[in-house]
Amino acid sequence: MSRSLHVVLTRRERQIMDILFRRGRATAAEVMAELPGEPSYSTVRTQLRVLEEKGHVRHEEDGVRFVYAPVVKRQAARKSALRHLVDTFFDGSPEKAVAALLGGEGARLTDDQLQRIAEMIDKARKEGR
Amino acid sequence: MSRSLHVVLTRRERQIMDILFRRGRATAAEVMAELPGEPSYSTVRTQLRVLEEKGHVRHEEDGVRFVYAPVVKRQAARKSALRHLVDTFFDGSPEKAVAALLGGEGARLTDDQLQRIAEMIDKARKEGR
DNA sequence: CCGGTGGTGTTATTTCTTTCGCACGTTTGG
DNA sequence: CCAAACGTGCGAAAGAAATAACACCACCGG
Repeated sequence: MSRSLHVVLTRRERQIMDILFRRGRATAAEVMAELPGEPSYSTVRTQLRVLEEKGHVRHEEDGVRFVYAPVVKRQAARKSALRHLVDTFFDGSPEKAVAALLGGEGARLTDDQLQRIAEMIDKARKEGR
Repeated sequence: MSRSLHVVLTRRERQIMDILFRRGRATAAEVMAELPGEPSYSTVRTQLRVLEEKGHVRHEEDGVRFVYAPVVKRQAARKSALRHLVDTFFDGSPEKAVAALLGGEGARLTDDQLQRIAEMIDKARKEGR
């Protein structure tokens, strides 16, 4: 069954990582702007420092200021997240997850998008044999 | 854009909620068995009590013992989770999420499953017009 | 040159989690 | 009927997380 090696973060840490994954990279000020509860700048910087100590985040210096980014590649993180979500809510079945997405859980799909997805499936089926 | 009304839980709380969503319902002992770090029975019961106070969990009495279950329906929770995941990792595009699932992120799909998904898409496309 | 602005580094404090011990009630087997 | 086993109720100690204050440095603009 291999329960995932999912890294466990605190609430705030998860919120911050989500912001960084969504944006790719961000300054402390940008992160602060997206966090609920209007934390102080100081607070946010401390969190980022802790995340950096823990190895989840690194920073580059862009001129004088710091720009933070996740250490793990987005794709790796999302793969893990997807896996976890499928396990938790879809009985481990990606098929059910796809069904939910098609069914409008998460957002409506346009006709074009459906078209492209259909093509992806054709391709996957051909490769599969 | 409506940033999701996502409930923010602590680490342990999230772990427990995931177990409950995965299983539907569980006793304290069952939850305990699935938690990492071998917490004591007492500990787990306290967490469940706190989760209940916060309104995330309810319990029924099955004979003498308590059986816990999430208050929110699985479907509602998963919709929210899916949405959040799509926003964070797929630029808000369900199509990209589907692509990742088809591409094997999360688990391989069998030919049968692909077949059924193709049918779902046909159906969705017909309904869409 | 000098003070203000905008940034970082450090550290302290408060608050919330997380953990568990122990008392108490109830069922069950002998 | 008694005691062991099993479960809940309560409370409290130890630890982590979240928050913010303050010191300090570098770069403007006048």
